[in-house]
Amino acid sequence: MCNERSNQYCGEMNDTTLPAQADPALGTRERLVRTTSRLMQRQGYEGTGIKQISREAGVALSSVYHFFPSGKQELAAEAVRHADLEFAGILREALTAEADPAEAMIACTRILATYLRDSDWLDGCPITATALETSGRVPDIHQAVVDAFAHWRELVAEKLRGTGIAEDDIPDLAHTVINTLEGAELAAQVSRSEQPLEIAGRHLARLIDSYRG
Amino acid sequence: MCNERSNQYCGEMNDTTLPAQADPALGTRERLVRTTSRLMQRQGYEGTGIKQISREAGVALSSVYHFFPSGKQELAAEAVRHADLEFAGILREALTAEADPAEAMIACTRILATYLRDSDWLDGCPITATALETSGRVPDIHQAVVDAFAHWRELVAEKLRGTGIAEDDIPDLAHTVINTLEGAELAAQVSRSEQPLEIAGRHLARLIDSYRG
DNA sequence: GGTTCTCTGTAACGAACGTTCTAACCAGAA
DNA sequence: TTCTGGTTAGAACGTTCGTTACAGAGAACC
Repeated sequence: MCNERSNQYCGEMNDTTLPAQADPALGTRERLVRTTSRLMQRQGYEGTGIKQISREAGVALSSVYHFFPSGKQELAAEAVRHADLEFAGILREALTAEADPAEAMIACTRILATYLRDSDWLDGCPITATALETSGRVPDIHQAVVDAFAHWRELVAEKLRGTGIAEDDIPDLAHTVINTLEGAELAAQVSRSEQPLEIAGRHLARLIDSYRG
Repeated sequence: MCNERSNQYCGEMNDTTLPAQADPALGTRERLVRTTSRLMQRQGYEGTGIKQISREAGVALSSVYHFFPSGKQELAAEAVRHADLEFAGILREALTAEADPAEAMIACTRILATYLRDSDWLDGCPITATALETSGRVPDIHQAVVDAFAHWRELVAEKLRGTGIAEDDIPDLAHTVINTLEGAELAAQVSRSEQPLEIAGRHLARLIDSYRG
């Protein structure tokens, strides 16, 4: 594979330096989950190998199958659940930064843009790539993805409650907020620019304001 | 790989029946590109193998390297360009279905929802999975993805011109329209429901109307 | 000291990966 | 007919894939 024809590909594809190198103070199992989550964020499910995970986590290959007896799918599903919680933390922090819900949208897009830029436009949504590759084909992972999206929508819905928006409009707005953030983050990653996220923040703020009584 | 532990995975992962089986009337090269595009739409770049492509296209493996001497990356980049044009056709058709730009948004989401449902929620945006896996790592494919997104945004921008929206607002609106469609399609695919797209249509229509003078 | 249980180091399995090579095939032109 | 150019069939290359097996390290408990 790594011959003269595909050298640039191999050279760039696997020599990724993880932003947070696996912390040896963490438990072995936890280190595996975090490393898997970070690798799948960048390379997707099919692009991330078990051996690469064990290598970068500093964990023996046999240990992977000790902690996750049914193999890659089980580890990947756990990694998606970890990413769910981690991203929820970022989202919650951004949403509470501003009291006004419309202002909070702009804070969200700013935080996501900062994470993206700081990772040289590599760390977008941690589960999108995995979600697409496994959608409808690997039930355990698919379910973890469904749960994560529902979780994030609920965080947005909570923020919108009690701000003058009719209760009936809130679930739909939460849907569009998460989906637009998702799409804008993808566009920002591909275009290596904060612009799509900045635009999305402004438009989401305007949309939310238009629903306030 | 296909042992008792991962049987469900293998069973569902590669026995996909393509919606449009490779048309033998097409040229060999064209058949390769279309098959690659369809497979990468569902399985992503890393999840799609050259041998699977040649098998499903009914083309000799050696022919792949005859038509695409630099291998998988070249074929994948061409497949992204093909998907660009194909999706642009769908988008153009949807946008011209309604004269009013806000109504056209709803027509767009309806058409995308129909395509999704008819493929049992497997055929979402044809390039998103590939875009994420290769973003910033495989320059040729990355460029094709950037071009495709720009192309689709321009189609939306054209639709918005001359409808009472200030020229300065149009590029930003086109960004958010494409990005929201992208995110909503992902959500619809994962949740196996038209609801996210239906909601996105309504909210995009409202957003656009709010910009009309 | 022994016993038990958890975890790891090492090696190997068959299969699939992307790629390369060469001998043939088969049209149309000479 | 022979030649030629584009296309293919088939086998093989070395590497990586996910997974399995097993012996041994290491601490904890009796």
